[in-house]
Amino acid sequence: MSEPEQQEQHLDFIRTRVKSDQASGKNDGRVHTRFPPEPNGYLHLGHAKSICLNFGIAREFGGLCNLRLDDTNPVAEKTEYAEAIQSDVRWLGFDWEERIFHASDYFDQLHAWAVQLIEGGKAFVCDLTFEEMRQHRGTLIEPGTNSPYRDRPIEENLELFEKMRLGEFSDGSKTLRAKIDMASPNLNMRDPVIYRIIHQDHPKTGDKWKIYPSYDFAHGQSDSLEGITHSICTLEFEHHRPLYDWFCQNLGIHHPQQIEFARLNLNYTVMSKRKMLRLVQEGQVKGWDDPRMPTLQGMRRRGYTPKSIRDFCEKVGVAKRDNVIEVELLEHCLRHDLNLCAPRRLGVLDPLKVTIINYPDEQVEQVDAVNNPEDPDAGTRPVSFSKHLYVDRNDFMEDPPKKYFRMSPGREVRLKYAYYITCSEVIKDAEGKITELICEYDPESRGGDTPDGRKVKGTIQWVDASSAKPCEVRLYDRLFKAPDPDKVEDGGDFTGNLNPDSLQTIGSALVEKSVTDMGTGKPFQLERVGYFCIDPDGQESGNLVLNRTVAMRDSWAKANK
RNA sequence: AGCCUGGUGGUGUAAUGGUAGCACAGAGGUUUUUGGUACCUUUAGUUGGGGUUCGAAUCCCUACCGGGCUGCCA
Repeated sequence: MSEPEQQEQHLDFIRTRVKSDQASGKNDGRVHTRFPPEPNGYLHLGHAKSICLNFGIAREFGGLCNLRLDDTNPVAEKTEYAEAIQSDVRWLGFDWEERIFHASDYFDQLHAWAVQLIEGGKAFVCDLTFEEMRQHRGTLIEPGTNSPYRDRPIEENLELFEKMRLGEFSDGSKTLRAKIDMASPNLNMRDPVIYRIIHQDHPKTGDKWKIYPSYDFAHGQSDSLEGITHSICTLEFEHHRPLYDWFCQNLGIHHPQQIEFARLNLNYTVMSKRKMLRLVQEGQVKGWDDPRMPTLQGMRRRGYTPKSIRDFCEKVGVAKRDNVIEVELLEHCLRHDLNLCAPRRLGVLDPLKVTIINYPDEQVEQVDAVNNPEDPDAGTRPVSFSKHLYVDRNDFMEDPPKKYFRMSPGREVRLKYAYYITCSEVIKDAEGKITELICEYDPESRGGDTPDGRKVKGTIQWVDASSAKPCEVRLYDRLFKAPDPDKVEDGGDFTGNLNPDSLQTIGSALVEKSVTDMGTGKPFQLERVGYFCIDPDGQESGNLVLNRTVAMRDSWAKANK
């Protein structure tokens, strides 16, 4: 009921168009989109925007969305990538049902259409080399010149194309070109290559083909065959639209509408496969799923939730102008979701020993800790408390500044869910480094309140020394130190802007015992510290390794900058 | 240089001839057993110049600025 109402406001330009097409009865009111990645790498946040757009539009308008692997070039494509793509789309929360297709499913039809074009005098086999073709193409301001092979008789074209198909020519020696207009201001229309010779096996079709269709000859026709109504792609394909239209028209087939939108950019990171590949190859990151990478696999390992990414994609909007989104928006979406769903636990990154002198030596008790204040149904859990504890080193200052609420000598603070304590003595080593805090507790304050209603300004987290689990914690910061990694001094490239401190490893953190029960990759909050999840890394060694997904917002730290 | 395309607060995105709105970020505050969350308040914008109109972010002209295009990649 309320759904159409919500859609009424703020439709982006693509949805506005889809809506009007549907209203006017175009395509019999059908809406059918597709997400068509090339299986030559891993999906990243930019793809997520496209996935959310295509699947989202289909859902909102009662239509369908296909998953299509655009596998027209066997040189770079691998089954490994195709599988990762499917896993990532599913993880993001979308379902293509039985509609997964491959451009290679259409190779026979595409070939037949190429023959049809030749027979109609609209395509020809060209013997120009790569270099010669470049020279004939002309420039941005000058028209090109016709290939000397352009007027080859139809019969000869048919014969040569057949020999190309049979593998009788070497790679690059011949191409099949559409016969359009060498003087067109749009370079894509200057007799584009539609089939090239590639003697390489294809992951799907094996050694059946020695010739493969180009993107331009495959994409629109694949859309057409699948009955796509709106073919949504990024801005760089704008100049290809006339070609897309030309093939549909000249082949006399169903003609989907191509619509272009601006791709997503995020500051402090890179969003191109090419650059990510370099980071992986040069060992700047540990792999495609490094938690610092903007790949879906990296974000997943880092602890991002699918919902937060979908929410982000919705919030960035869809338009045609170039954009750079601030990471703060992504982090906002992340924290917003995590705050609602992540269970709370206690942990200290930089442990400082605390001994409560007036607490019975051998006593151990269980205090109740709230699992999630945002979700009463999450209940509570028992956490053990005893004479020997650890707190975080940055929660104590011997000589605190004015608005510091945490521990300092003589100031009473609350150990969350446990007792009020007051530091009475600071113990240091020979170098003057604080090694231990001697404190006194108020037995009346169990649970965190006192009968006299006395208030404390500071509440800090802690762990019980005997039961806490040691773990390794990986803290991540932005991958690049510059908002725009591509903006470099002369002679450098984007790798010069890498942030040397993007990964900080803490070897000796302590977390409450129940953290061990969290499954790998499941987000939880270490109260006052941030959101974390268990990394697959410590699995085999039996060690506990945590990734910090994102820190808590910290207005105290910000105020002290 | 030619063609295509786009310019709305710091960032992103609405308003399609009729009150420039929303979100993030920033600032201030209230609540709080997370310096979290939630809530409240607040700063800040139509690239410049002409024109049409009672009225222009919106239509026209012009200047300026950004992006894209010379793969047998997608």
